[in-house]
Amino acid sequence: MKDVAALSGVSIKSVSRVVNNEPHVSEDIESRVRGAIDQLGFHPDARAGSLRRSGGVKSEAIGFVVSSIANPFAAAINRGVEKVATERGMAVVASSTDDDPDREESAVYALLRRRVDGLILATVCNSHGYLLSEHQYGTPLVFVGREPSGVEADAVVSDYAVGAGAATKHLVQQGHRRIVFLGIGPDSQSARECQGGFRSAIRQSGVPASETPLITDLHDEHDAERRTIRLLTSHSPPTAIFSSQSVVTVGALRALQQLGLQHPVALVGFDDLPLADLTDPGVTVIAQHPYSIGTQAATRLFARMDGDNESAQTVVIPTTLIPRGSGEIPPQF
Amino acid sequence: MKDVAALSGVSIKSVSRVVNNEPHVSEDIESRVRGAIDQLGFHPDARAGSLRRSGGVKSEAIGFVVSSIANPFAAAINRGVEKVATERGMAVVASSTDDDPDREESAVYALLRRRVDGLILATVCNSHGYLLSEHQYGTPLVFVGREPSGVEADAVVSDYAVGAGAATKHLVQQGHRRIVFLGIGPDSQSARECQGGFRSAIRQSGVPASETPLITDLHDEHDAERRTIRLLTSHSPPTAIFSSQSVVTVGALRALQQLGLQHPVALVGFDDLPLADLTDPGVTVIAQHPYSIGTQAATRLFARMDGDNESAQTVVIPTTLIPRGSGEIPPQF
DNA sequence: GTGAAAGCGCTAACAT
DNA sequence: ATGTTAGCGCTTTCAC
Repeated sequence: MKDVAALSGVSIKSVSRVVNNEPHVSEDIESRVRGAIDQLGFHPDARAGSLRRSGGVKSEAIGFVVSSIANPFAAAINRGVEKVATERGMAVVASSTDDDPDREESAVYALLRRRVDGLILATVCNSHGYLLSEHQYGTPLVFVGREPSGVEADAVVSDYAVGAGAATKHLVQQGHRRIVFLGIGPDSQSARECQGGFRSAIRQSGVPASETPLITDLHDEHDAERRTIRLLTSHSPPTAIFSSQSVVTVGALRALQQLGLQHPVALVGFDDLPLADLTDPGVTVIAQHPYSIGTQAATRLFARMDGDNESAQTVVIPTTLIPRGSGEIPPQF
Repeated sequence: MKDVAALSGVSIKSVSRVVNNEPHVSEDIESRVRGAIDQLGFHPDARAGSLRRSGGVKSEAIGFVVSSIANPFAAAINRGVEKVATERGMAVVASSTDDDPDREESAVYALLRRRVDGLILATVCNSHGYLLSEHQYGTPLVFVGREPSGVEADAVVSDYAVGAGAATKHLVQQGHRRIVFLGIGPDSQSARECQGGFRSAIRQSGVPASETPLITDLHDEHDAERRTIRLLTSHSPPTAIFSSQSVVTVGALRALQQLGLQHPVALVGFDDLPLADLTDPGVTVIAQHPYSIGTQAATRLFARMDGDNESAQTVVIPTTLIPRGSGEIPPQF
């Protein structure tokens, strides 16, 4: 900037005025400065600007902490966040943690050192205590996919209970009674709410709970596959499956295909799957809307940054039932 | 930092030394400073540090410019980049452009204002001229998925030609002769190389070119579907399809399912698809390795940042043929 | 081993 | 309409 000032023969402050489109600049100076800027290939230093601008407390960037940025669901949230951030000229710095609490903490600290103006957290870790002081100190926080524990902050979540309920009622409507609930452990808010939605839909349908086992301790996709096979080959197999996570849905799909039972046994999964309409049959799902979750989370964050001091609120994004075939199979045995 | 110094009764410089783990600090001061840091919840300001540290030219961050961060392929690259960057304590700032050249340019300028130490570009836009001056000025550049035009810079790409050749030979080995090439337009480096790989494999196999039509101007998934249907219902339909982009593969899959021809007609797609093993039949693909592409691109970038002055080089990442069924179908008519 | 002073690139506040 | 000065939070340089 000093160089630009020297080249155009004006003060450094005039260059600053031109760069920031401030008023009270003569045409003459403006054009000379712009000429020098082009000639030198000058770009103003956003860090130095933000350092001075607000006592060093703003960086025009927000942080996004997530299990893995490569997860399509997380990537869609990221895109939503980015969209809203870009509209405000803000950058998004994303950090993957692989659900390792230590890495989550160090990622957050790294972002804090960069003085991000706010933090969006899409993690499953349980201890957010370390965030407390930062949050009180003024860094806005928005949680995504779960409500925070140990901190009072905004959250944006899918309507797990209603979604799981809709899936369950859908299966009951096809005539199913022996519906199994498949979920991954350990306990999390979304898992609990899915179970709650399932249970209350079952209760409302008058189906005895004894016919609807809940398996809530699955470990991963392979475990889901194994357990599904065991269930389907038992003496009283379910006629329908509700899977509450996409990993589990994929495992269940594999199990059904392996046993050749994909046509007689119904399946509805929570969370959409790519190419789910190209399998045979297509997979009926309760779709979440990760892009909306991202835009809403960012909107909430910016509201806080703009001084919203209301007490913490949770935005609930509705889900959508997408019938594709697997959920519309009537009971066969 | 001033506050920490005041609280612990030492100079601001001593705090700086402790924070940066510099030597020549007494145990006494170190512990007093660390106590004050904890008490105040102090985090050093990375921007201010980097501003002074190297004359303001380094930010400990790199930029990643991409069509859309929500694209699973791009997200996997991003993850690879992030992994290598995190190992060096660098942040990754990603920017989606939706393949709009204007947005690409403004995204790059926004990153330059943040003084990113380097740029990884995974875009399809053709004019990189605007990057020339920046690159000459010293900002390292690495292109991903394509080699640059108008700038001399490193690139990391998949082995399109060899991959397409492998797919083609695979189909020829099953006995196919009437193999159609399906590709998206407009022209791009990867598209051209895929075509080249296909053509030379056909030539080597002794199949007359007249039996292997090349369709290279598809517009999108729906267009691919429409054109595939037209091909398969023509008087001399292909017995096998090679699709050179995942969008096209999905369109072709839809067409095959719609016509009920997924079992008699063979299909190999370039680029892997999620859940491609759960369709019926599974989709045989030439898989790219986006995570490796990301790590290699970041490695190249850091090498340049560390002073590597060799002339621009292109890293070629091999592809992998994954047989899943659709590519192993022999010709039926 | 410790600290004071200068300055990174920029902008706020106050001249002129 | 333009320029000067001080200082954002930190590190560098150099003195003690």
